Amino acid sequence: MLDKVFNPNDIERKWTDTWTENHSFTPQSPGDGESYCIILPPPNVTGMLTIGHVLGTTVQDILVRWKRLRGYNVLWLAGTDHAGIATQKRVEKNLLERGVDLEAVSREQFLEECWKWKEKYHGRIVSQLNRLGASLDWSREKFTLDETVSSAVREVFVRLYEKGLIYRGNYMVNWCPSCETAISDEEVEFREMDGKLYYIAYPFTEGNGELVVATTRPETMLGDTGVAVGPDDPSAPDLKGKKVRLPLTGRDIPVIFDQAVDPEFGTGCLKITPAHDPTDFEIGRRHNLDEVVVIDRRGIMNEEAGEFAGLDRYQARERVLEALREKDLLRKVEDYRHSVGHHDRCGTVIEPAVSRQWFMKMEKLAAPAIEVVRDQEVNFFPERWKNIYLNWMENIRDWCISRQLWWGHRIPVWYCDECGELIVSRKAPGSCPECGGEPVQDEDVLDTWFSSWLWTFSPMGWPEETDDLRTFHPTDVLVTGGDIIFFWVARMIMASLEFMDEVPFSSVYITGIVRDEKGRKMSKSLGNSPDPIDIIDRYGADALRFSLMKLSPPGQDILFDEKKVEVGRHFANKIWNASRLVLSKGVIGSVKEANERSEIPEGDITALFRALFSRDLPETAEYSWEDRWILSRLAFRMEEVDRFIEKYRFDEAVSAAYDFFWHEYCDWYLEFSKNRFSGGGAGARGCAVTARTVLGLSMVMLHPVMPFITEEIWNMLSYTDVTLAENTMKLSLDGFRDREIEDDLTVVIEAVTAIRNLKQTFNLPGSEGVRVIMNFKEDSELLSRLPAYRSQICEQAGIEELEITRGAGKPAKCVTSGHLDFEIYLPLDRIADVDGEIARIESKRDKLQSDLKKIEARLENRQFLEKAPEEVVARERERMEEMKVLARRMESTLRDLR
RNA sequence: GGGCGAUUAGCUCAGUUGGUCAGAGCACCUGCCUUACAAGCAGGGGGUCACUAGUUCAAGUCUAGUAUCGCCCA
Repeated sequence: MLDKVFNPNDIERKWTDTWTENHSFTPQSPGDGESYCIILPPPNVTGMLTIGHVLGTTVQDILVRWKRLRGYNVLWLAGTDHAGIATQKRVEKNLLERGVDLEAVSREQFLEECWKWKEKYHGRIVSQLNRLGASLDWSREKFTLDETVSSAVREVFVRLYEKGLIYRGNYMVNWCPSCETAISDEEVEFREMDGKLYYIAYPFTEGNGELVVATTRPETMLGDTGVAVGPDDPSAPDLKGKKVRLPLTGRDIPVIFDQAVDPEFGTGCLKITPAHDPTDFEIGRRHNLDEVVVIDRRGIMNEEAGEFAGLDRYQARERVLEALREKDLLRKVEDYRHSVGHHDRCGTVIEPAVSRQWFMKMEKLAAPAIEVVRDQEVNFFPERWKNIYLNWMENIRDWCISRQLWWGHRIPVWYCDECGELIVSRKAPGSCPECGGEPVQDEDVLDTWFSSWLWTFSPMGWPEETDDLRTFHPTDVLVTGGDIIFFWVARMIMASLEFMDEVPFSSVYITGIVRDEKGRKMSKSLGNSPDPIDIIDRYGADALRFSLMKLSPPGQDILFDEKKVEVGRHFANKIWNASRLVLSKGVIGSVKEANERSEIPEGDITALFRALFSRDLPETAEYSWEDRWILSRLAFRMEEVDRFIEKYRFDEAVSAAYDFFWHEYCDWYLEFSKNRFSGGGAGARGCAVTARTVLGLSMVMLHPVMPFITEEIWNMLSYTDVTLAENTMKLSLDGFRDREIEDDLTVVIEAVTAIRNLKQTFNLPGSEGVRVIMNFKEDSELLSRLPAYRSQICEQAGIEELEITRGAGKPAKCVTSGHLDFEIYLPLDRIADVDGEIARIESKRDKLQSDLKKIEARLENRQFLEKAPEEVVARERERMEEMKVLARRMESTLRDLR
C-alpha cells in the first residue's frame, strides 16, 4: 500500500537517476520526426540559481516535454556562462579572504583559480537543474569558454574586423573605478540621487568680469579645457574670442559656442571637461579642445590635478569646494536631484573616461534584425516587448566590447613588439608578418555577451556545418527575462542573421520577474531569493513548478511567497491519493491484460485507448454514462491544455488540468466510481478500466508541468515499459466529446449540490428516510433521461429516494430549491428554523428581483431591441421568462412558510 | 522628460474578440477524522471591478483624463 501522504523526494531522485542513465533527453541529429530546439539561457557560474531561474527553466521544460510527448526530435541545449566581471570579482574576493596578495598573483595563477571556482559552482548548478527536473541534454553541454565556443568567438571577431565593423580607438566609455574596466552602455544603471548644483565663477583673462558655470561635479573642473555657451546666447557676441582663467589651476581656456549647450540649465554656461563627461567629450572633439585626464582608473585624482593629486574623486570634490570658497569663487549651491550612472554589477558610480577600447559598429547589424521583428519572423510574447526591442534597436549605439579583465575570451589581436604592427588572427601568429618581430597578445578580454550572442549556433559547432546545426538551427523559442533583452536577445538576433543568415529563433517568450513579498527583485546580491533546493526539499519539485506556473500569468511579475507553493503540494498530494484509490482497484480488469489481449503495439497509448473504448460507448454492463462523461471531459480538457500551451498561456493550461483532475475526475467521477466498485461485476470492471485510463492520460496531460509524480504514477499503471518522459503519443480524443451527456451532468451536479445544500441547511445528517422530489417543467428534454442518473444522485446527495416528476404540485410541508429547469422539494415533518428559511429565501428573491428589473428595463429599451443582435435579445427574453418563473415559485414558497 | 505595466473578495491574482464573467486559490464561518486524500470532504458568507468623463442599445472589458504603485528609456 502506498503512503497516505505523498513524499516527493525519493521518487524525484529515482526518476532523475533513471532519466540520466537512459540518456532520455539526448536527441539524434539527424533524427526522426520534426525537430524542436530550445537553448537554455546559460546560467552564470558565479553561484546558485534563484527562483527566477526556476520560473524560466520550468517554462522551457514544459515546452520541451510537451513536444517530446508528441514525437518531436527535441533538443534542449544545456550550457553555462563564464560571466566575466561577476566571476572575476567573486574569485578576487575569495582570494582576499584567504589572505592572498592580489598584486602578486599572475594571470595564469588567477585563471587557474577561476577554473576551480567554475568547476565547483558548475556542479552546483547542474545538480540544481536536475533537482528541478529540467530535461536538458547534458551530452551536448557547453561552457562559454570551451574551445568550440572560443574558436567561434575568434572567428566572429576576425570576420567583423575584416568587414570593418570592429575598430579600436580612444573614445568616451563607462569606466568602473571599482572593477577597473570599461563596461558597455547597457551595463550602466541610472539612479535618481540627491546632489548639489554648484555655481563657480571663472574670471576672464582680460579685463574684469567672470563667467559662472553650474556643475554637479566640481572636482572635474581641474580637467576643464573650455567653457561653452549656446550660439544663440544674447551675450554671445561679447564673448567671442574671450578666454577665462580656470581657477585652482591657472590654465587659460577658451569660450566656445556649441548647440549642445542647454540655455535653461544653470547659468546657460557650461564648463567643458572632455576627458570626464560624455557630452563634453563630443563638444571637445568638435572644437579640438584638449582632453586632460585628472582622474585615474581607480577613481583617484592624478598628477594633473596638482595639489589634489592622490585624493579620491569624492574627497577631491570637498577640497576643491573648500579652495573655491577660500578664493570666493563659489557663487551659489543648490539642491539638485539628478540621475547618476552606476555599474549594475557592483553599484559603483560610473566614471566616464576617455579610454582606448575595442568597439563594434552596430547600425548595419541592427538593420536586418529590425526587419525580422517587423516582419514577424521573430515574435515576442507578450507582444509589448516588441516595441521595447524596436525602440532600442532603432537608437542603437556602438558596443564597447573590450574589458580590462583576465577571465574571459582574450581578444584575438597581437601587437608586434618590434614594429607595432597590429595583427588580428584566428590563431596566435608565430611572428610579425611585417618585420618578423615577436607578437604580443592584447591584454584585454571580450565582453561576456560577445560569446553569449552566438549562443544559438556556437555550441552546435559553428563555423563547421555540423549535423546539429542542420537539424536544430534555427531554434524555436527563447525563454528569458525582459532585463536582458538588449544584452542578449537583440544581439543574438543580429549575430544569427549575420553569421547564419537566418533568425536564431521564431519566438521570444519573456517571463515575469520573480520578486520577494515586498516587491523587490530577487537577486544574488540582495540575498533575498530562497535557495530553490530548500523549497524543493520541503515541497517537492513538482509542487514548486506547478505553483509557479499556476501563479504567473504571462509577463506579469510574481511576488513569491513560500506559502504559495502549498497549492502545488496539495495538488500533488491529491494526485497521489486519487492514484492510491484507482490502483487499489487494479485487480479488476488490468489494463495490461487488455493491452495484451488486443495486441497493441508497445507504447501506442492511442491505439490502446481506442481498443478500450469504441467511439460510442455502448450502454453495456461494462461501461456506462459515468465513463462516457469523464472521457468526454478528458477529451475537451486535453485539447484545451494543448491550445493554452501553444499560446504560451501556462497559467491557463495548468488551471485547466487542475480543474479537470480535481473538480471533475476526483470530485465527481471517482465519487461515482465508489458505488460502482462496491456493486462489483462488469460495472466495476468497466469503471476500473476507465478510471485507470483517465488517470493515465491525466498523467500525460500533466507530465510537462509535473514530470516526477506523473512518471511515478504512469509506471505504476504499467501501460508500457517506456518511461513517460521518453514516450511519444499522438493523441486525438476528438471523437469522444459528447455534449449531450455533459449537459445532462451539469444538471445532475446542480441537483446534487442543491439537495446537499438543503440537507445541510436543515440539518439532516443521514440519508435514511430522506425523500426528495425533483420536479421538472413540462417541456424538459431531460426528463426522459434523468432516471438513468437517479441512483447516483441519491448516493451523491445522501438521500434514500428521488422522485422525478413533471409539473407536479409542491407538497405541503417541504423546503425547496429553485432552478431554471427544475425545482427540488425536500419534504420535512417539521421545519426547525422557519424564520431562518424565510430570510434565506427572501434574500435570494431580492437578488433575483433586482436582476429581473435590469433585464426588464433592457427589454423595454427600444434601442436595445433594434440594435442588439437577435440572439442576444432572444437570450435576454428567455432569461427574463425563466427568472419570472423562479420569482413566482419563491413567492409561493414564502407564502407556504408564513 | 518619453514609454510601458498594475489597480477586481480580507490576501495573492484570473477574467482573450464589449452581451450568463463578477471568478479561483488562500483566509473566514458551519458540519464532517465517511476505508484515496484533514495537504481532505460537504455547505456557506464576502466585491460600487481605483476615480472621473466619454463612446455604445450594452463597459471590469473600448477611449481620454486623474490618482497611487512599479518598471524601462533619456
